[in-house]
Amino acid sequence: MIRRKTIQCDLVLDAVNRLKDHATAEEIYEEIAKEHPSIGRGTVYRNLGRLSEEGKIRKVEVPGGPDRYDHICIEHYHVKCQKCGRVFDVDMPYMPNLEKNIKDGHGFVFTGHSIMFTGICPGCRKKY
Amino acid sequence: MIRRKTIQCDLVLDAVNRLKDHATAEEIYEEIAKEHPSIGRGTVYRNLGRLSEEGKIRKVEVPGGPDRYDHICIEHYHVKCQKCGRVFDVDMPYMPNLEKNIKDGHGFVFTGHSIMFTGICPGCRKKY
DNA sequence: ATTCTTATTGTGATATAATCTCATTAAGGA
DNA sequence: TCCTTAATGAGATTATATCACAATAAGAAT
Repeated sequence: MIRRKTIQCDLVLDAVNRLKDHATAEEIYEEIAKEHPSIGRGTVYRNLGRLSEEGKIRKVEVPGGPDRYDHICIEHYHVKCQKCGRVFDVDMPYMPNLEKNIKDGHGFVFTGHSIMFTGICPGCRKKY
Repeated sequence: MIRRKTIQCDLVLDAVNRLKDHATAEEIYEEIAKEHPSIGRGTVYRNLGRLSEEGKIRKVEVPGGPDRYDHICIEHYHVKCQKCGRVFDVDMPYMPNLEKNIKDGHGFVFTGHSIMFTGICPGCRKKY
């Protein structure tokens, strides 16, 4: 199945790159809809999925929150602010061999890991 | 606000302890409903929340899946099977000082972390 | 440039997880 | 036994995400 180039797909990619800090699908939809109100939510979701598969953006699944989309595609870790729910990058080297520390896999085949730190972001720290 | 003892709350705690392996709220509801069909889903959710707050069970937020509830309350790590979505314990020491490896917190106050490994469980490995 | 095929879109329905509302029930103190 | 009010059960509602399908449009063929 040949993948066609569409302006909607470009708009989604542009929005992720522009919004940078781990926008949700809804935020991306609203960003695009400001200029192109006729775009559909389904189209945004679909293209976010496709762009993630193609490796042009990176889906960040957040425990206890909606998925977010990152313009940085190399593996890295994130912090989630427990007050506002926003997600930020963490300045910590990626540990590709973390799975090696597992003593007994009990027959599991390990394929990767994700780390989500929790904390309070500078903005929320002031408020509360 | 005084917390009252109810049979429903006991049923939820018992079900989590009985089901052990990180059941979802729905699974816990169904387990209880087998014997007590009149229990409401809302009640199960409410008591799961309260028991987590009280530290009697532990809520495990799973990226890309429903929350799960663990009868083991000490901090530890989990693997999620990418085929069946089930969650298992991982035999790896907890790293209480992982946050210390963060070079620059950018004003963040870190309060903890969770690690979710991904992989394929023994059961699914056979099937696929 | 025109036609044709079909991938993609926009709309709206549906699924899933979780929370909320509220009248009713029942826990537990008086 | 009565009284107060926390907790329940039923059902509505919210949030996130996916799906179905007729209409549109990308891009190859003519």
